[in-house]
Amino acid sequence: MISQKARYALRALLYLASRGEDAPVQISEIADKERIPRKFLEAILLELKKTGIVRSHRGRSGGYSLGRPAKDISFADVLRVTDGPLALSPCVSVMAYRKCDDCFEESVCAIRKALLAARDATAQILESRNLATAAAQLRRSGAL
Amino acid sequence: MISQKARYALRALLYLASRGEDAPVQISEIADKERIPRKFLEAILLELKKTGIVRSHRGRSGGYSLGRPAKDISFADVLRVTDGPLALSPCVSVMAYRKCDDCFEESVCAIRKALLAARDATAQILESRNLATAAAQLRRSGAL
DNA sequence: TTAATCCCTATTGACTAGATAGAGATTTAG
DNA sequence: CTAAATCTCTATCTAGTCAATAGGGATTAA
Repeated sequence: MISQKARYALRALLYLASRGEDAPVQISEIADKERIPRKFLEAILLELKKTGIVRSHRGRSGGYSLGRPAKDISFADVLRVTDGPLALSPCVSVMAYRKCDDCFEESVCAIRKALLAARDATAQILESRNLATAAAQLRRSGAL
Repeated sequence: MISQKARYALRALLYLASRGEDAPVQISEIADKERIPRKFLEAILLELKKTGIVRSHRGRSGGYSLGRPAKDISFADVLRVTDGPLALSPCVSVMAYRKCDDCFEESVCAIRKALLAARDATAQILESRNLATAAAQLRRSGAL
């Protein structure tokens, strides 16, 4: 299951993506419209900023905007920031590989083989879905 | 990431599957060979028993054996017991559907559409891998 | 220079993961 | 019959994480 943080992050980013390329948007506006606790959202956006997914503009009339084109921000990108690796086991993570603590012999592990296949399948999907495709779906559904 | 409990469960079940169909195996033997904390394993096997994945035999010379043929116990079956639904969101879980707490309108949710595709991909993999295929891999690798 | 914004650190409460302890119930070997 | 070996159950503990909140400090536009 993804965390609440991930949900909020995705909703906030979709809000930014749907609102077009104009001026930066304030935290409070996003929080209001998407019903996200303001202070929590602050922390989330800060993290997203560190990885370049959003950009911030400080001072009066500041706010947040996407750090790169919506089509270049995938669901996988976002989930990796909020929830860590997509993989079901450290030993099959591509972005954050680590040997399992109690692993006998990785090359022979039957559990690993299955989890590796699962990771590839999930990553394939989540890397192909991005903010642009998602925003387009919303527009098509008349949810905007 | 899967839990430690899931890891232990899979290892214990693979041990049972690899050991063939003979007499029940004692918790202590599994714990020793697989280096799993004995008491923890006890609790895990108890849960697996409630769902029919293993069967227990009480009393002296008792122990545990698989509850059905190894080929009918998938990785998905096991993970659902130890870690809950495979889905990344309750609203895309097939076995344990639940509306998201703060969902505006499910039919229009762009996040849901992506998570649904991810779930289907993961489930497809994890339901096709079972204890028999995994044990066969082990044998082939000479890990037995 | 003031007011609106983002930035940072700390803290809280609830919950869960992982592990352990100790006694109870059941069955079989002798 | 009885003793020993097993599974069964309930309770507990510690450390860590999740979600949220608080209260200022730094920055910049009007």
